[in-house]
Amino acid sequence: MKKGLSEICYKFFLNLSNPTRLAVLEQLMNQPLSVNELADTLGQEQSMISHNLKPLLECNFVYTEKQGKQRIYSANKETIGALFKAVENHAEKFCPTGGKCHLKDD
Amino acid sequence: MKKGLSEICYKFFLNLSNPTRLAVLEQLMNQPLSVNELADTLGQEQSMISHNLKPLLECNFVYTEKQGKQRIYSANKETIGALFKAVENHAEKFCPTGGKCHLKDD
DNA sequence: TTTTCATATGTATATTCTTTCATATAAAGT
DNA sequence: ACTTTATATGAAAGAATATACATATGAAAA
Repeated sequence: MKKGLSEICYKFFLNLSNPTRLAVLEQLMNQPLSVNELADTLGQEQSMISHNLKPLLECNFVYTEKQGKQRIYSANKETIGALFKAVENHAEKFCPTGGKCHLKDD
Repeated sequence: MKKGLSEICYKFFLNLSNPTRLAVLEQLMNQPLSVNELADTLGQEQSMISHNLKPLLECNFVYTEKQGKQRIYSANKETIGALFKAVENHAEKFCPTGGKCHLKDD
């Protein structure tokens, strides 16, 4: 890890620090989905999904592939899997609230 | 990974999505430091360091220990190490710009 | 070539974060 | 008790983000 990391790649984490994008990634870890499938599954507007897919794509957290009119998105399982595993491990061992990161329960 | 992750723990990543906090974590991965030592090393105001240490502490990304008047902070190496490793790996394999995450070079 | 379906983009607003400056607390020494 | 040093907290201004709605692009079918 060179010293520039903090300045250069904080956007890596910024990209992940959004409930919509995390929800998209969670879904795509299960299976590839089109934009509208994601929108339906998550109960969000299509434009919102598209807006949020863009940064994920730019950082190569997801891949996309044309299929007729549709665009099928899939997750970069290596990176996202490692990150989710790190979160899980941290939640288990270090989150006093059992993984809820001091947010109010709901 | 339960399905609630995206809603509940996006703050995990939010916490990391800031250059100051990442710089603090980088320093603390090398050795424990006091608030003023961090401020000096990073060339930032003490109050800014304190403000940014707070969320890191709340998520147990760092630990603290009183030592006289000082407060010595150290990193949760298990979690932060795993995350930095994931970033490094991603940068090497998936960042077209060689780890610069499509930010302008400088 | 028109229509339809799927996705992307533009823009404005509301919200959230970051930072700075000022001040408060807290601990140790005098 | 008072002073000094170390750290934390409060508040306000500015910057960055998220979201919603409208619209544009693009691809296939009719």
